[in-house]
Amino acid sequence: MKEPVDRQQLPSPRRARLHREAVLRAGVGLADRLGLDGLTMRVLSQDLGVVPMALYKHVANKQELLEGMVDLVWSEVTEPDAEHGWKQALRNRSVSLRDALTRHRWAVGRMEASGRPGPENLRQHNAMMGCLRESGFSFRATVHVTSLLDAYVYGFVLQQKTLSFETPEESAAAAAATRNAEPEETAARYPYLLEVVGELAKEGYDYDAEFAVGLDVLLDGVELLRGTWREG
Amino acid sequence: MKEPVDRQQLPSPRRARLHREAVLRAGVGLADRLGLDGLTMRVLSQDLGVVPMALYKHVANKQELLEGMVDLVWSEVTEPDAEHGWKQALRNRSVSLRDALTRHRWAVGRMEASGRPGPENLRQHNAMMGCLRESGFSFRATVHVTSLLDAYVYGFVLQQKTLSFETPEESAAAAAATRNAEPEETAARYPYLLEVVGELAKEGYDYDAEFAVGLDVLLDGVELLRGTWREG
DNA sequence: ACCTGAACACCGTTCAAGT
DNA sequence: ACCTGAACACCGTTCAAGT
Repeated sequence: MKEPVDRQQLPSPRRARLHREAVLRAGVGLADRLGLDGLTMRVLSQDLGVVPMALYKHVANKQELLEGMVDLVWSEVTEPDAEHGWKQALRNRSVSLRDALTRHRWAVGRMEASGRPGPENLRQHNAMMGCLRESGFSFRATVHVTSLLDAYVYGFVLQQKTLSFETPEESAAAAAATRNAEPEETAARYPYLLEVVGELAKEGYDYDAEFAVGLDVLLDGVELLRGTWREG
Repeated sequence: MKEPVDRQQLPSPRRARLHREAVLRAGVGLADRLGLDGLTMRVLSQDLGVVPMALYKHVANKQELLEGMVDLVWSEVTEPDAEHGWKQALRNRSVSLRDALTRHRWAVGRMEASGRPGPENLRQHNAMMGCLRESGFSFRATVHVTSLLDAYVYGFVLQQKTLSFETPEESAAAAAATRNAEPEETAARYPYLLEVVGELAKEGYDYDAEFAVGLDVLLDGVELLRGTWREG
């Protein structure tokens, strides 16, 4: 028997009405899969089964789209919970931030693009500063610590792509190629680098462990100077 | 009297022959002035007084152009000099790296783009690891410290654009706008953030000083754990 | 209120041709 | 060896029009 399905919506397909959140989520998904360069307004619209211009009802332009996507990443970061002490709270939140930025590798490079942080970004930093203030840190120390931890996480994620310790020969080969020199010449030019890289290739390199070690150095440093900052 | 000037080069203007270095330098200059989005192959070629396609004799494509530009930024960073002790050497090199990335704000966001570091990048990190190894750091500790310091500098430069403590009202206003809420509502939503930002607006915020404070926390932390790492 | 279609100015890059 | 000119497929975004 014939069903009277989607009669009155024949010209437009049976698809949920678009809204801003759906556009942003689709953008994040595509950027995860294709990288930022692969994410164009046209590709995004196609992914949503819509004509390119339809997007402009929900985001002002591509820049605003990217800002919204970045804030969606911020929404995945858990707020610090001072219940288990400031140190553990900051550790958890830093790990959570790194996880989010690792899931969405395109995001860290775009953090700088806009001057105005989104609401989720603000919510996150409000919680961060609340945690520190409630734990007895001074105004200035609160900013110092927030700045320090964010910088470390951003930078570490950035490095995960830059330095490729996993494939040291590749780095050496690439270096040789750019200078059109033989590999032996490269080895002579960067002796310390190749020695360290070679040693690590044997021992293995674990980004998670590296991140944790650096983070603990930071938190210990913060603890040491906490007293000093409280006076100032 | 008529001079026999540039007779045989009439069709092509009296301009120095193009070479790769000149292309990269022009690219850096334009990116500094116009931002990365403003730097197109066509704009760059026009800046050099040449047709767009002429660039492709000197750089393979735009990606390779950007990689070359990033490596040019690395060439501005001074190598650590272990003569005054590893701590001072690392401090100086970190300040130098931050200065370079601050002069060329577009660079930090592009550090991640390519998997293969350029020769100047390799030279820098070779010197970095040489300084640490010669100062008695273990292989693993050398990587820890390098990773930690680079991450901090990258992240700090990124933050210089992200958080705008200079204009706290602007942030609040923007946040209110995105949620189409009144400013009072924003104040209620981010009480800690606004309190801290307000306090800092009064006291003043100096990025150079902030950077130095965080850097010292890091270096002190490294010094503390140096012994531990030497054993492992 | 939301979506469409055609168009505009621009982009990176190719190819074949010039000198 | 180096530069040019015309062309291709694509981009973000506008405008006026549809429902």
